[in-house]
Amino acid sequence: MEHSKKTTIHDIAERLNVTASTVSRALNGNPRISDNTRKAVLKAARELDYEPNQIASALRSGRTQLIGMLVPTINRAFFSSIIRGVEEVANSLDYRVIVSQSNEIFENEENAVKAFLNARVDGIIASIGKNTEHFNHYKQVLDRGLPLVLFDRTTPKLQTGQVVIDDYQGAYMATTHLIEQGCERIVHFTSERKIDIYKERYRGYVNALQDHGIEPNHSLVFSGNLQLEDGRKHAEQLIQGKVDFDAIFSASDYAAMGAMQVLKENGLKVPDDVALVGFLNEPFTSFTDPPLTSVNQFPIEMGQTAANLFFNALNSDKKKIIPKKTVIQPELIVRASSLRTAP
Amino acid sequence: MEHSKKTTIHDIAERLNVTASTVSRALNGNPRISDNTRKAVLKAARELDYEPNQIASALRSGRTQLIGMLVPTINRAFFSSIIRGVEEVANSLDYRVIVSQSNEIFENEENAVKAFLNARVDGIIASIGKNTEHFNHYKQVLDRGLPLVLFDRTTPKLQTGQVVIDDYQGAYMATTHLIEQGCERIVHFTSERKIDIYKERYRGYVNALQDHGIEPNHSLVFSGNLQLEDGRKHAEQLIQGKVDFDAIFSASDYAAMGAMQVLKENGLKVPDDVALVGFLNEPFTSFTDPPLTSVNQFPIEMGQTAANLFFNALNSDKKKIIPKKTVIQPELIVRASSLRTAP
DNA sequence: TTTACTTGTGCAATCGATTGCATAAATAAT
DNA sequence: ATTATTTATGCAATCGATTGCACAAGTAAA
Repeated sequence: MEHSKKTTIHDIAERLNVTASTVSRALNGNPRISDNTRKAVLKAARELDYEPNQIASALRSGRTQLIGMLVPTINRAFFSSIIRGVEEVANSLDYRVIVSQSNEIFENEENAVKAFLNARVDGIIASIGKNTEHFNHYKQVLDRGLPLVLFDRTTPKLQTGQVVIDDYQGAYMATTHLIEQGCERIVHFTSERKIDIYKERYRGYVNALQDHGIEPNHSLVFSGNLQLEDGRKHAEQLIQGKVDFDAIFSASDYAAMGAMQVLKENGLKVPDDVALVGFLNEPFTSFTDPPLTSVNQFPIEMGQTAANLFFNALNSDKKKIIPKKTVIQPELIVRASSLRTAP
Repeated sequence: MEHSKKTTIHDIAERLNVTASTVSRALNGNPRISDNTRKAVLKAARELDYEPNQIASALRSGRTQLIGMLVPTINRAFFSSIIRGVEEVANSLDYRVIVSQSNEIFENEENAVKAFLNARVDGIIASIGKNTEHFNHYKQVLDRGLPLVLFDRTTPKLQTGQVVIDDYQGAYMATTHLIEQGCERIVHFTSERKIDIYKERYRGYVNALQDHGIEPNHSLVFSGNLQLEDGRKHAEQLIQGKVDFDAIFSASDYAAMGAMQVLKENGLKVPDDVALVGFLNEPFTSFTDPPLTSVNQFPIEMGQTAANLFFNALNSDKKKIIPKKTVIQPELIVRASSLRTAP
């Protein structure tokens, strides 16, 4: 079978003895078209199996119905869930999402943004890379008048919409929970990197201690990369150094997991000897033994929020995003790793 | 600052006193353009900060440099890893990937494919939904002469490129491994659904048993949805029914996990009393206690393979995919849940 | 020197839809 | 009955790049 040529508005126009303008207006619900004509157009469109060519429409109208979405890593639960949230909102509004990943490499990030602009996306939703220090590529987006929304990893250097979770609050809740479980010497795993989110978590940890009359102890804070191995190392140091501690609040589930392994290997009971709380609520946290208490960041909701912010900006007159920061409240998910039966 | 109008090939043409055709040809490396002109064009393009408008190019040339990618669920490790694989290959060739999810709902799947076609993607890479039984939407893709590649969930009803893993082989390896660990009464968790992949895994299980002189036992096979809860239920039945068994090979990591929980709750030791093997190598499998042996499907490689198949088809004369099925060999990742120290 | 290619550009149509402006017909206002 | 307004549609330019065909100038072959 030959590939039958796609029908265009001209085919419809010809059949009805009207012009393409009329057909276009009828299809787009322009009120200046009579009811009769509109019905006839819609009927013909159906009969001829008409499907609009979005490329042609985009060229003329300047709207592609495409959103460029940039994440550091696609296949990490947190980010893929955010993509999911964005995708749901976007698709319901007949927008499509182009996904690219930077792999935390600055050059990739620049290229992806440039590619998005060449593809003439209607705007961009992005999480900036760990190593990103200049923001010219993002400024270009704003200079073109395109909506830009940043999530999770944001920067005050760009005047644009941002969505983050309240890391401070999450850490505060986690630490308070441990205190309420009777813990008094609470270790904290944090990151060496100077990213806001870890500073905020540290701040939440410190403040929660102080608010409950516990003096923060510098020797209980461990800084590393927050991977599984880092957690193991920290835990080994704690044990070998015979440090007196009864809980760990880790800014990452992976590091918490590493610590859990080492603790168990050394015959320490979780949570009775050491209570454990992680951060991010990775999918694996409910499958560890004991299941790991963690802080849920609501990534799907975060994606939805980012998308809503995006569409608000898109539909506003100025097409300029109000540089508002939306802060999502996290939730402490208490599991067995921090639940002491008897105080 | 005003949004400076984007420069077009006409601006370059004007500055150099040539026509837009010449500029277009120069930029596209057409050999009929003299070296001098080409250099002048490239220089002017750089100076004027020219960026091609892909929409205009797409309208005229019919090539959008976009791939539509359809998955059941974006935020599942297996699928997001496949997306990652596709994205890497696509981006390196200056293609972008539009991602949509069907959530296993047939209507969503149809709509997504239709949206892809309206966006005039150059082709589609998809995994079909569990409940999909008609394939007209995919046939339309083929009728238009667009490349279509299916991965993981495929169908023989479509004459097109497919990428799957060798489920039979994965199951055969898993079962053989258990037998080699000294297990003789091996339970199998499978799915009620009539999807090929589960039938293949079942077949691999049965054949491995037979090849080692063990008679398959119908009462050791449990059928369900393969979720965590199903695994728990099956394990409870096994224990309450006082069934004699010494291993479980589950067609899903989640069900294996559920079983592990119940076994431990009932004082049974993994792997000594019951050895355990899952399937899919979910990220959590290395974090369970004991870590869960599983079958790696190489999802990133699967995505890369799908993308390569796609581009082969795209670049072939006929633009018709050779309806070839690429089968990826899985790998058994042995962890503690199935490793018996003494036979 | 004449004829035949080759090389490098230009012309103008085209991809398919959108949209500002003009206009004919129908209706309302005076 | 005349003028003003509304309604419905057409005209033609436009978005920006691509491409088949034409053609002038230069080079090679006869």
